[in-house]
Amino acid sequence: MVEKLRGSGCRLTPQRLGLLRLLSETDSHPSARQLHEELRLHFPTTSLATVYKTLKVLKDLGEVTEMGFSDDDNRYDAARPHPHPHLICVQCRKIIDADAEPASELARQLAATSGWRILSHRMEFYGLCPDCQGKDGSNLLSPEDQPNT
Amino acid sequence: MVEKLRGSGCRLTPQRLGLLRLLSETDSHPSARQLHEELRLHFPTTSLATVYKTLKVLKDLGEVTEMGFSDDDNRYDAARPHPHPHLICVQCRKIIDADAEPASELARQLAATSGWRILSHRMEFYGLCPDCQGKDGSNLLSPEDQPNT
DNA sequence: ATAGATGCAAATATTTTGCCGCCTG
DNA sequence: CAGGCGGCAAAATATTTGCATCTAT
Repeated sequence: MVEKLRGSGCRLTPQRLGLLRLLSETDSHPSARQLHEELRLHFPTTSLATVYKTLKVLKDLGEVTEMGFSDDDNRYDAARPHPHPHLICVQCRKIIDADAEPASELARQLAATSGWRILSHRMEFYGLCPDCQGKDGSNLLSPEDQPNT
Repeated sequence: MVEKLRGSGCRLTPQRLGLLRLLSETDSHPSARQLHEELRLHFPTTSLATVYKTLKVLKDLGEVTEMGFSDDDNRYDAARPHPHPHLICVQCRKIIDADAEPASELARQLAATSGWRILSHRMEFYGLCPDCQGKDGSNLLSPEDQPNT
């Protein structure tokens, strides 16, 4: 990832190295704000704007994936080689990775039959993670707790 | 859809009826702004706030699906009975529906093996629609035109 | 008659941009 | 030493909310 940045004429500043480290070490799909807060622990003067700017660079290089939601801020994922599905807990908003195989297979299928040229995809499953199942007695979600996309 | 609204103690104002009509007649997955503009053709005084408010009601009733993106405004889809995949053109931003079967099958599979309780899902394939393929000679997308999620 | 809706404007929240001084390469 | 970068603050965008007025039931 460092090589890719250097290769496209970008500079490796401490802030950028710190952000790269955060992205590569975590699998929690953090938001820009979360990244900023963690980054400040090591580089207290880092600004949120820099985080956004660097994320944009990485996004354009294809090194991170940006996921937008309707009512949350964007979340970022160090781009594993290929797009992969996510499991998203509608209660604690945890996001974990799932197996990529079936998804890619589906994409190939669609590409073959739809007349579209498929370049990428996004696949998310909303539900309750094992930790949150049974935390509150109710099996029903109120309308406001509907998964939101 | 009208019945569902009335059934939950909501009033059927002209603005709401107009919005319901738009949502049920179109399959273009419009944004709030687009809905507002079209609505003004028939009810010139309709405000954007009302559109948002009504969309929120419908969302909570499960009658429309809201799709969030990282750099576009949200798009709305009159909820066909079940979630279904979308094909999204990264050039003209057209969104069309795809076959739901394989997606639901995948969801069932995951629910069975992951330990999560899956409630819903979102599945999108980014690429070039038939109209946009070959419109410009390039087969390569520049980084800025990467599909964005 | 009255609870709930509308419309306007102000408030929020997130992300982007402009500018200037600083530092990497 | 030059051009990119970081930080700050202002701008831009999308959505939500407060409130006074109006209206569907």
